[in-house]
Amino acid sequence: MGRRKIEIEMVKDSNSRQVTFSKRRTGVFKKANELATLCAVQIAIIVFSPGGKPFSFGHPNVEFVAQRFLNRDKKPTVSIGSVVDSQQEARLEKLNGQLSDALRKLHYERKRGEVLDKAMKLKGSEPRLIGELNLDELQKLKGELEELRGKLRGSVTEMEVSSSLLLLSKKPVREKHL
Amino acid sequence: MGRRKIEIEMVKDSNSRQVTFSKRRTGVFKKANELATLCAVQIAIIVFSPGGKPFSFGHPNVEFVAQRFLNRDKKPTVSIGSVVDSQQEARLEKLNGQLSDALRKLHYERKRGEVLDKAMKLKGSEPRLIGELNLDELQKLKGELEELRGKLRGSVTEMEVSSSLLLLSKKPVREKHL
DNA sequence: AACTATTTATAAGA
DNA sequence: TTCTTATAAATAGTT
Repeated sequence: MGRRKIEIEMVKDSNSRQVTFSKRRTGVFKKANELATLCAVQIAIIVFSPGGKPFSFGHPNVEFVAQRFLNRDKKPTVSIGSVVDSQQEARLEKLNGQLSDALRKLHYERKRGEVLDKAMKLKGSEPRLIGELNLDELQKLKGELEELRGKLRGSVTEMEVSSSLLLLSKKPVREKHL
Repeated sequence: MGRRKIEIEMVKDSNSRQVTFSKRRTGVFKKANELATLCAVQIAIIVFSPGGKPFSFGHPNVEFVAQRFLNRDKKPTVSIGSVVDSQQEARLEKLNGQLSDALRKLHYERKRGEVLDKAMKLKGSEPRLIGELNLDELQKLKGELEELRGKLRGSVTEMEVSSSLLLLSKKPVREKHL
């Protein structure tokens, strides 16, 4: 795609090959990012340069996607191996679980930091006009949030609460003009 | 690249999103194949469709590249066990490293969150429950929810949004007095 | 799945 | 490496 059409075969000159690699790696990562954004999907790319240096792109991150992929069809292990084998297998699974959990929490904390940052910045600025919202809607919203807060105090898991909140965010706010 | 320019944000209609995913997944994989061929490099791509189905491309194959990447900085393992043992051992070490890394970052982010929390409290009044909010405060809360709803339509993943919402539900709301 | 009007990626060149 | 630009390739909307 450029001044001339080229054959898709190894670029012989090593300098040109490195240049081509840099340009096209950028292109592939950009396309991957667009795919992840447009379709709200998880994607991971790992590529080694001609010099052997690793480059990667991941949404939300390479490790998370790779774990999901590598563990996708893990069956209950019926082991014919040694005791050590199955012990290691168990440790592996446990670690995988811990890692996923830690990554999830890390994501949560980072987002939390972002929101706090934003809230901090808003402090000094002038009050925004946030849009027309009448009293009925406000009270309804308030009720929904209180309900969710109640669930938070109960035994509902974080995941369940998150799902509820996600649902709430998608629910259209009823418009009632004054 | 088509009849019209589009914004890179989540395609709202789920059918269109699936179509876009299929087209662009093909495109990304094709680009990856060209990169691997032109530059004689190893590359792996893992992507989950909107429906959660895994797709992958790898040169020479996904597992090989993933292993190379995940083990890229592992130490030589002195093993007295079988080949399987040492492979598992290697993964175990790698996972341990990743877990430590994730936990370290997690602690950092949590500390950061604490600091921001304190800064927030110094600036305003005491945190209150949502049930105690006044009209202005509710309006602000609505704005935040709508902002999050906007992100949902954008590139933020479901997990990120859920996290944000969970946080928001817990976050004390403060308002500038009019 | 195919068709194209457009947009985007990129091969050469600077 | 970064930028420019002519051209090839990808793709959004449509059929």
